[in-house]
Amino acid sequence: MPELPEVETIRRGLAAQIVGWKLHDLLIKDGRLLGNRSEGELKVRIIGRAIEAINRRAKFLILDFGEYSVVIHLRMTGQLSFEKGDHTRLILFFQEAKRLYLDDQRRFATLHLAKSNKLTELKPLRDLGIEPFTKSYTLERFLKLLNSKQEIKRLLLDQRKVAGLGNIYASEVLFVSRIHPQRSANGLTKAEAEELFLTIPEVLAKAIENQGTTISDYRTASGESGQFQELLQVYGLAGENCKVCGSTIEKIEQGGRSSYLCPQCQPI
DNA sequence: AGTATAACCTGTCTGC
DNA sequence: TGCAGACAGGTTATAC
Repeated sequence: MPELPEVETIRRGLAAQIVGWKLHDLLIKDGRLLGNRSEGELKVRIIGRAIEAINRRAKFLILDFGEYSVVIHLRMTGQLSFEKGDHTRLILFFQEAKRLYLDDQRRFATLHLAKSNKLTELKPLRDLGIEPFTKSYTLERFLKLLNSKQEIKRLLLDQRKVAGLGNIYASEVLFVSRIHPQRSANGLTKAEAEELFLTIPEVLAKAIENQGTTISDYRTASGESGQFQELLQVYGLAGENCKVCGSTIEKIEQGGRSSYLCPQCQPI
């Protein structure tokens, strides 16, 4: 479900309230959530500690409890919210009866525990690629990542290259950059590659401004829908007219996943 | 090493 | 109404 803009929106919504809250207890309702440590160790490490910060790396949320941090990936249908949902997998009980719920219909979400000063060694985080909006995101590094004959859309979904894009924003970014999703990454011109480099953070920033894209499940920490779905230009719009040129938007399949494009604006 | 497929789950929607 | 099949915002183990 959530891509970088949705996770960032959830992060901001949580951080505005939860920093400083002391954890009194936690309840794991679905053990499959735990990726690397037992419920017992998790409790020992974070109960009694206060949240010092909420951070994000790619699509991962990082709850900083001081010496230890909890790293959560919401995958397709995970929700982290002050409102209880219908598929609760974890409840964090804070001071003054405050609660944070992790709900996840499809049960793909994961939770890892790591020492805060060794987060970059944690397996899910170790191999992530460059992070948009940080100083690691440079044109020089981006151009190196494109040195592959792989289709550009599939490359953009590879979290080891650029971290944070998912199926919605990969299609949107390629539309804005006027690049066909089936083009080879190493076949892009220098100008196209630079355009793509600039467009990625532009589209993501605009989505964050609009609190992300709600297709069905995604909600902010306070339970609200995003608004960027109203600004999508191609994703989910097969058969509709391109807002730029009027051509009919197409849906194709790449690696078992849907891609959307305007054949006129994004010639092969 | 890069790349394709299956797998992990549950729910919703579509067409017969 | 019922039911089979397709599809869904993500990643990863496994097989080439």
